Amino acid sequence: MSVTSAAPRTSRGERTRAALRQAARGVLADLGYATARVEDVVAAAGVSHGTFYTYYDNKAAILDALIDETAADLQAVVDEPWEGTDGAATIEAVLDRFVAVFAQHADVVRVWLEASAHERHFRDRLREVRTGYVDRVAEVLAPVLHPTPHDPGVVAAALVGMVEAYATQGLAADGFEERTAVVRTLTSIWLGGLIRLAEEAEQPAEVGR
Amino acid sequence: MSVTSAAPRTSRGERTRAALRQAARGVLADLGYATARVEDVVAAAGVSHGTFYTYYDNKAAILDALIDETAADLQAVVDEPWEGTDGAATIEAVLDRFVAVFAQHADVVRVWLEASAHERHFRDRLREVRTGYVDRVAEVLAPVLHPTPHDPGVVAAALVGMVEAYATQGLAADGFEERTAVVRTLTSIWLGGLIRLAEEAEQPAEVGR
Amino acid sequence: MSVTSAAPRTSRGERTRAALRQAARGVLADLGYATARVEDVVAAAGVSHGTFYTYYDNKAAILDALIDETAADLQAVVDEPWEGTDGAATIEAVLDRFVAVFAQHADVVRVWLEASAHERHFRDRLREVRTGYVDRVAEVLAPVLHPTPHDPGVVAAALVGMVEAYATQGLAADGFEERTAVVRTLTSIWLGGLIRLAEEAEQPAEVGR
Amino acid sequence: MSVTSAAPRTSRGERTRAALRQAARGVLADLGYATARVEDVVAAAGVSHGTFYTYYDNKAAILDALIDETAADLQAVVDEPWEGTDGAATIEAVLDRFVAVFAQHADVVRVWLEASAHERHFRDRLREVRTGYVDRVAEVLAPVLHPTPHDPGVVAAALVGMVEAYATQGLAADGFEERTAVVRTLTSIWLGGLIRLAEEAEQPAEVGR
DNA sequence: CATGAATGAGCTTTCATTCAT
DNA sequence: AATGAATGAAAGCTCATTCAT
Repeated sequence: MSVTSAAPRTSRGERTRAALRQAARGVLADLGYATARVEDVVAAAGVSHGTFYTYYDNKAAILDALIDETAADLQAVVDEPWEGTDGAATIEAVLDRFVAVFAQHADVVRVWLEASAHERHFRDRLREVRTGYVDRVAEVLAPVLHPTPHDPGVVAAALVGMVEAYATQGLAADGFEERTAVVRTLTSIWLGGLIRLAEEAEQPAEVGR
Repeated sequence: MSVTSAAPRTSRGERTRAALRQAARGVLADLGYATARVEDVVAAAGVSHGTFYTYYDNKAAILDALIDETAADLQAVVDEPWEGTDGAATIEAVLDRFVAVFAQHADVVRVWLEASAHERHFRDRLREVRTGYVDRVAEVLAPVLHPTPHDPGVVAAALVGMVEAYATQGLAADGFEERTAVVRTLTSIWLGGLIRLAEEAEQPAEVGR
Repeated sequence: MSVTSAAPRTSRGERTRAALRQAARGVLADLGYATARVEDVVAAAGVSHGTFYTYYDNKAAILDALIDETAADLQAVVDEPWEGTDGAATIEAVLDRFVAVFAQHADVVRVWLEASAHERHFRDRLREVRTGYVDRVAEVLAPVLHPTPHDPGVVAAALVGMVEAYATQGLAADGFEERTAVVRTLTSIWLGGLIRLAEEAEQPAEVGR
Repeated sequence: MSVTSAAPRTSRGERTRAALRQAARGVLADLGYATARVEDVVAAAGVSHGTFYTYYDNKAAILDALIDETAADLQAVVDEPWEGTDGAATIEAVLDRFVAVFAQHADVVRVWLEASAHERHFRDRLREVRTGYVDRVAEVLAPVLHPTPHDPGVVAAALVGMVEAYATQGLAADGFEERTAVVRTLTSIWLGGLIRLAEEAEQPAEVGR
């Protein structure tokens, strides 16, 4: 009906749309969702104000597009099979990917978190995506925790929250070396925490079996 | 720290000021910092629009006032001596207080987090306050981690991040029973994680073997 | 909920609101509904732009307010009893009032007509109000036309349309003398037309008996 | 009169131009002149946005083109000789053609009326065309009204206004049967009105006695 | 000729803040 | 102290029109 926000039909259009998305990513991360103006985005993309509305209905729509990419990548991490030679290696591998993806999209996630504070739509998407991977983690951990009084959902939320907090606070944004060290530390906490939780039943369990 | 206008001279003024702060707390939590209007706050407080500016210079000032209370309470938790019969009991006691305070102020913290995304002032205060208690935790943990390759700052940030994530996502908002169970679980993760980290002094190079 | 468009609480507010309505009347008549900007209205009223929205939600709302007054006056004309010494005098009296009211509100009616071309709301109100007085006229004329094949609704619409066309085209806007002459002519056409219509049944009827 | 771009050279061009005009007619009638967008017109015509400007300089130009056709048809009706066996038959014949043409172009007339409220150009054309046929009617009626105090211009405007109002309000849009009945009624009113007006030469001062 | 992307002026609306009463 | 009217700076969004392909 409206002429706005149609999919581009030419490669030139596709290029412009991508430039807007790219620009939005930087601008939103820098200024925050509430502060960033469409004007800032188009200035960064080097297009006119009107052009923005050729591709996106409004500021929310372009954040939504960024979230689409992010959510897909995050979910992919936990959906892949949790494989490894043993429990520790498995967890380390998953955490490594998880932290890597989070670090890669940390800018979008921070904006998303902010936007979720004042737009129901983003709050809903956040809950949905978060539930997606927390539930998956809880599912994996459930056997380990089975005989204990600890709720797998609580454990998963706590452990994932630790990773999220770490990643979104920008601590994992630097080079590979540092991230590897951080992931080692996080892995040890996960493992140590899980082992202790498992021991709190009469029959101690082992992780990853 | 706060940027309020002149302090009220009369008890009637003090009542109005408190009503505004109380109303702001609810309104900001409901609508978010960016979305909430001064109009919404004064409507909730039952005073006229102009009266707001008798007590607070602007919208930021009233959030600042709420943050003052919150920051003081949070810092107090970690500043108190970490006492307990043993390590586990100590940690459980501190975590219990920490989660309790966070749960109590979770609404303000969420708004604060949002505001920090677009106002430098709130970002600075957040970093400052967060650094305050993370550093204190790192200081406490340092002896335990001394011979290991794990950075106390990283460990403290991760463990505190887990608690924050838990508290700010509203999971600790319900009754006492549930909070106690959650705190038990968090305590076990902290302890288990710390013990494992400490053990890695002997064989630091390889994780999970 | 919104702070906008509340009823004024002070006499100063009432004065401002009235000034806006007055200004809108002139500006809309001069520039047309589509062309007139809120900016034009506030400039004419001598208030700031924002003040407009204190009293009216938007351009449509202020036209609606003008229409309220107009519609009430128009309906009142036909609702009053059709009294007179005979049919001709009755019709002349009603037409005189009708033309007078139309002339008085012709500016609003013209804008209303225009707005009805692109906003459903105004189209609906127009139909509703027009139906109101056309039906009333048809009701009065029905006995006269009873034995004839002429539909009272058609006759009423035609006769009223003649008056409307006359009034809205600004021909009746000038002094009393001229309006009286025009009303005489219109009355004669109504009477002559009605008499002829009535004669077209086998049994001629008389108007106003 | 029309402000079109260069005339199309090819039959394909002529087809596109006609498609645009056809589409504009429907779209303008549906949405109104102010609301309809060029985008809506090209979508309805099945051509690209840019193509519009190959054929018409702007939105006003295409309405102008539609008005050209309409104005010519309307003027033709009254310019043809008013022939008939007697007065009644003559008037009925002319009215029949007039109502028919009006009904045929009612959509364009309504848009024209709207546009005339905010664009001087259309207001001027409307006055010009309306004057054209009202004057012609006044000229025909003048001999009949000669000895009376009634102004032929007023009478012509009133009678024509009745027809216009009837036609533009969409009442004559339906089938032939109904239009014939309406024309009969209108003719009777014209005749009866005119006869009464003519009779008033003898006793001009008092109406309706 | 046709296409559709790009432009940017222009208008609406919101709301934090000020100020007269 | 309290009120609520008034202000005006932003921003969002639209769409007629231009232009490169």
